[in-house]
Amino acid sequence: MLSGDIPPNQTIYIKNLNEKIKKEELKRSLYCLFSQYGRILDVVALKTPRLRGQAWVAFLEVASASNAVRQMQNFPFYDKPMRIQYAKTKSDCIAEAEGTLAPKEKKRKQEDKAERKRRGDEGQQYATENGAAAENGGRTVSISDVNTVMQAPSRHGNSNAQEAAAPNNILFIENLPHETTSDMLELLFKQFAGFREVRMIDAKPGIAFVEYEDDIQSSVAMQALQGFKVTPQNAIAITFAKK
DNA sequence: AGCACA
Repeated sequence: MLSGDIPPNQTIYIKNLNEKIKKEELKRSLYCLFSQYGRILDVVALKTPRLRGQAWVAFLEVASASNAVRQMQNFPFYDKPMRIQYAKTKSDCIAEAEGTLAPKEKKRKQEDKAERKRRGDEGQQYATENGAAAENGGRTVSISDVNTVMQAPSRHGNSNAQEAAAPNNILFIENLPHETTSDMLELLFKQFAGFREVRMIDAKPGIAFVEYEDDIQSSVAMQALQGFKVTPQNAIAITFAKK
């Protein structure tokens, strides 16, 4: 299979990421960009020598990951085409949710192994950690910082739907009250970086197009305003405009 | 190129 013979996984592994991007920004952008495919449980990115330029995005559902692998393959992200595969192993956040998270002893070994591979050898320096205090109870609840920093608004439904529009710098807005004006929408959407303009069509009330400078910025706005209630009965739905 | 959970 194209994904490199790795079986489907709720988590996708992304490489060839731009290493100049700061970790927090990277995670935030990945979250925004990928949340169109479904509920995201966690985004992991490390800047260690061995792991920079890579990230993991854990979805609630495998179907979301599958869509993401296909649709976002080679997507130019910070000027570099993303290379996406299924992750080789289950994310901790998922194992934990299933109640199957392995005790951490094993992980320490893996770390050691990686550590030794990187520089010559040794293994002594962990003596104290292995021995004592480090083993208490279990892991801390690992809802990562992305989830606390960014509250995903309740999704607009189709996490297991087949169709998922390709990213676009233009957003398609639906379910607007008919009396909405472009000035009103501008107020709402221009608070996000990269905003260019709102376009509405007289003959088609209830919808609008909002353009940003690039796909990433439009994704950020989409994520932030998804389901936003313009009125109590008008929660807007945002998708990428068709090309 | 590189598959972790700081």
